[in-house]
Amino acid sequence: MPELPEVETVRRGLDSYIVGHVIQEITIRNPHLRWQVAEDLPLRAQGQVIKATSRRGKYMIWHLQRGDLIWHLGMSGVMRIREHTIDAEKHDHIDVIFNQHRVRFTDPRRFGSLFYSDNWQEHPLLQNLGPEPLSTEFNAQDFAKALYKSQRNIKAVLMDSHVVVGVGNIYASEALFLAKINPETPAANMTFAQIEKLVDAVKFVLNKAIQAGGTTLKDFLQINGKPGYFRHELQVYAKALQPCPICQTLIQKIVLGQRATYFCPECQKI
DNA sequence: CAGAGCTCCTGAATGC
DNA sequence: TGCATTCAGGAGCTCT
Repeated sequence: MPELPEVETVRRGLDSYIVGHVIQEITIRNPHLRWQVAEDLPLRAQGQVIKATSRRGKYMIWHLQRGDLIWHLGMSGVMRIREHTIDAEKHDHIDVIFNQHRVRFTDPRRFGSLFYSDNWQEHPLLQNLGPEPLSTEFNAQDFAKALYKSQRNIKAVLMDSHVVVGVGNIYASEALFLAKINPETPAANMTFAQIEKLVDAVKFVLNKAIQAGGTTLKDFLQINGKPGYFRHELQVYAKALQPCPICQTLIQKIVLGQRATYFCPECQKI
């Protein structure tokens, strides 16, 4: 499930294949993604050079000469570099065709999306996003302000992209474990020391995951077709009834905000 | 306004 | 074996 580290992994992997290259053509086999892909998107992007790529939260942006392509991988989206001769398979919805190769977007669940925008910063979906977790904009002082006015539990706030972007279900559980904070703790009850630890834990776990090429539970693949290796470094996620790596107490699974949540009841007491 | 719940989708896992 | 049901989840949208 692509979260920030997975999107960043894909972006970095793509760069050497697409930056400086001209988009010859875009083939949309199935426009019915989370939002329907605009009919005129291929025409607007074709012939343009990709100047650079960037990322905002879980959105990946390809900066063209005149506008931007904005991608979201949803939860099962995968991008691969393919030779022109390789036939498209089921769920291969979009090809971005360059001279020597093509980028193929595959997304069985079709929660992904692709937009063309004259200016990515003005795209409606990118308005009102919280700070990047790996930037200094995400810090204990500012995070505390959001927490202290909230009635929700800490995990829900941590996963709220209006508060901080990019922290999905996997890394929320992992960061809370590292910071020894119970996911059900009311956000407003967090001590400042806990908030500082959590901010550090979020940065730590996201950086580690990027270094490992993301986390592959089921669908996610890097550009080169390899899985992400952070799965082997997960401490609690998807480890219900397995011993806590710190204290050997069995990891518990609960549902918070309709999301599976994993924690150690001993290390993460309220 | 804040927050809870719903919704899109398919494939894998589970149940009978 | 096979069909039906359940679950997973990013995040915008709707409703309270």
